[in-house]
Formats: sequence, structure tokens, C-alpha cells
Amino acid sequence: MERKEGVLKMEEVLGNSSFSDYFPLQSIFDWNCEGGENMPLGFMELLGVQDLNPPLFDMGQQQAPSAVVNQALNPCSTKNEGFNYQPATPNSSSISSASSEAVNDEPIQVDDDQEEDQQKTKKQLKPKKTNQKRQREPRFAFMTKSEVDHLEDGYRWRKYGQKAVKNSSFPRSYYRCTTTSCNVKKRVERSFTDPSMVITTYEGQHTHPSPIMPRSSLGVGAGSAPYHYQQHPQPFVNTLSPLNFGHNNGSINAGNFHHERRFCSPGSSLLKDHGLLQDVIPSHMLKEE
DNA sequence: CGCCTTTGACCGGCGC
DNA sequence: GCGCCGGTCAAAGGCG
Repeated sequence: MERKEGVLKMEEVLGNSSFSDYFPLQSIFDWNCEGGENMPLGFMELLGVQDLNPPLFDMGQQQAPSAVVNQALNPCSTKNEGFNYQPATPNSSSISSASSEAVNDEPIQVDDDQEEDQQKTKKQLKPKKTNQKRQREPRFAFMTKSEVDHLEDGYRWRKYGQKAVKNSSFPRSYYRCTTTSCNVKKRVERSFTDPSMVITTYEGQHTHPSPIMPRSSLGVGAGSAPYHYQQHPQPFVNTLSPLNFGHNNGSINAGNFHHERRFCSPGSSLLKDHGLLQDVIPSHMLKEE
């Protein structure tokens, strides 16, 4: 069958089964580092935070603290290939930032009106089939080692569904940004090959400059972030270290954030420091670098 | 009371 | 065409 290309192919791969089934962690992390030069901006753009605090990202820490996986890891792969995807070597994975391609080379031509139409269509359960397949936002995923499924990333999310995933004993949760007119979605699932790893997939781009925290002018509270986003938008502040959960959940600061973000430096300098990274990536993976 | 999670049902896409 | 599966909806209930 004619399948969607590029990003959509990957999303299908990711959507069909457990993430780590088809993209060994090693590949993910390799990509993360090697593709970092192209990825971070797009990644942050997708989060809608690229302009919020540029200096934050000029520190050589332009990516999420953990493995950032572009959904278009392997644009050459079809769905079927995805099932058999096996990088020849850890460093030779064909992973690339095709999601960036989707954004840059082929900008998502979904304006707000179209978006609204799509949503209205969905809401009204009138799936009028147009001649074109449902257009989806570029997606990207990353893995984190965490005991909790829903990682705090500075935005408020509302869970709208949960599904059991085939070939995985862990359910997949679906979240949507609670901000009106913001259509960003998030999928959270656990890698069944490594239950300690949480795979978070973002879809779409935040339309609001800063996380909305209606309940929390203090920066704390249910579902709110434990720090002041207005000052330090940190979309993935606490996704890396499990240590943050439990005893640091309410006091993550920018320093900590920077500390963690070193992991995904687009350059090579920051890769030297594994620190918390060692908590996330098996040692043998680090050696591969 | 408002917001959130839970959960079963529904729908569309895709493979066979 | 049928069945599987991912994704979404929406009602119900819980919580602060």
C-alpha cells in the first residue's frame, strides 16, 4: 500500500509497537548525539519554546536532557523495513533528522484553519474523507529513565486516553496540552524491553509562548511545574534523572536543568560528561561514543 | 465547581 | 471484505 513517507512512516513504526522494538536504544542515542546539530532547534521549535529563552540554548545544551528521537529516524525505511530495522553498527544507523526535513524542506502546510477544521471534523465525528490523508504534526520522541510515566515538562497536559499496546505489557497514555488552541499531543509509554525507560512522543507545536499554569501562580500545584517557566522555560527539565522524582520534584531549578541538559549537546564537548547520563544510558552505550 | 483521570466505545487506516 | 490495531471521544467518577 502507499504509505506515508518520511515522518509519517516513522510515526507508524513508532505507533505500531513498542518504540524500542525497532529502534534499539543505542541507535537512538547515537542519533541523538550525531544528529544533534540539526535537531535541537527543530526540537525546541516543536515545543514552541525556541524564543523563550535563547540563552538557555546557547549553552551547548540544545536538546532535551535525555535521548531525543526524531520520529523520522530512518526516512528511508518503509514500515516493513522498520520492523526489520537493525542498524549495522551502533554508529552507522541511518537515523537522520527527517523530522526537521518535514519542517524545513517541506513545511507542514497546516494552517490554523485547517487544523481547526480537522479538529472540528473529529469532534463532530464526521470524518469526511478528503482526498488527502490526515495530516499530522511532526513528531519526535525521546526516552527517559523514570519511575513515573508522565514526566513533568513544564506544560499542562490532560490525559484523554490510554491504550494497551500490542507486544507490550505497558499501556500507552495519550495526553493533550490543556491550553486552548494548542493542539500539542503527547504519548507516553514504557519500553517493555526496559520498563525503566519511558518513551515520550510529542506531536505538534505549542502555540503559546509559555506554559499555562492557571492553577499555579506560585509555580507549584497539581500538574504544574515546580519552577518558574516564565523566567526559565524548561520543557524537559526533569526528564532525565530519576533522582529528581521523589525528593526534588518540587525544587528543580535552572541549574539543575542545565546540569541535565548537557546530555544532549549538539556538539561533542558536552558528551564527555556523562554524569546523570550514566543513570539513563547503560554503560556500554556510553562507551560507544 | 472546575479540572482531571479512567475507561469502554467508536472510528479510520492498514494488512491479509 | 474482514479483522486488527492505533488513536480519539465522551461519559462517569474522583479530587482539591
